[in-house]
Amino acid sequence: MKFWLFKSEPDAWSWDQQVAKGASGEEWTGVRNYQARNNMRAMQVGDLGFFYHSNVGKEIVGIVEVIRTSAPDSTTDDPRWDCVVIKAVCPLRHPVTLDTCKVQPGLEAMALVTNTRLSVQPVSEAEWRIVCGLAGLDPIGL
DNA sequence: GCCAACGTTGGC
DNA sequence: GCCAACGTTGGC
Repeated sequence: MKFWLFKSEPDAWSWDQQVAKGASGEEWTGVRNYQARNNMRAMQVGDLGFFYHSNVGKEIVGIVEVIRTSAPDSTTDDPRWDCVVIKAVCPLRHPVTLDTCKVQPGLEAMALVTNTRLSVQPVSEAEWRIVCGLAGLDPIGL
């Protein structure tokens, strides 16, 4: 079981849209970056992730679960790109903003803070625990 | 809307 | 294989 973070501009794909997809989830299409793709290739069914709203909101708003391992991205014919399928698990009771993460002890090395342009990133177990705490949730998956 | 950071492309 | 040009992301 590993932890991840998925970024999306809410204008393009929001948490509410993700929730509306229900248990069938949604393909995380459109990633055209090797590092982000490699992170998706490393995912297993059952892995959990944060859902982050970039640009608008700049906050972690929900938790998602990987329900299919990486497979060809249906939005391109380019065989280099593939993606997982994720479903919404639950919203955060309190969204956790980027600003909060920046000043929160223990999150200094979080990719969200140090690697702003990476759209799919790993989250350590310690980071997962801290963010869940800030969100007002019992740590899920631990 | 600007721009810094950074990833990718392609000429050489 | 280097690096300049270019494109994109995402914070501000």
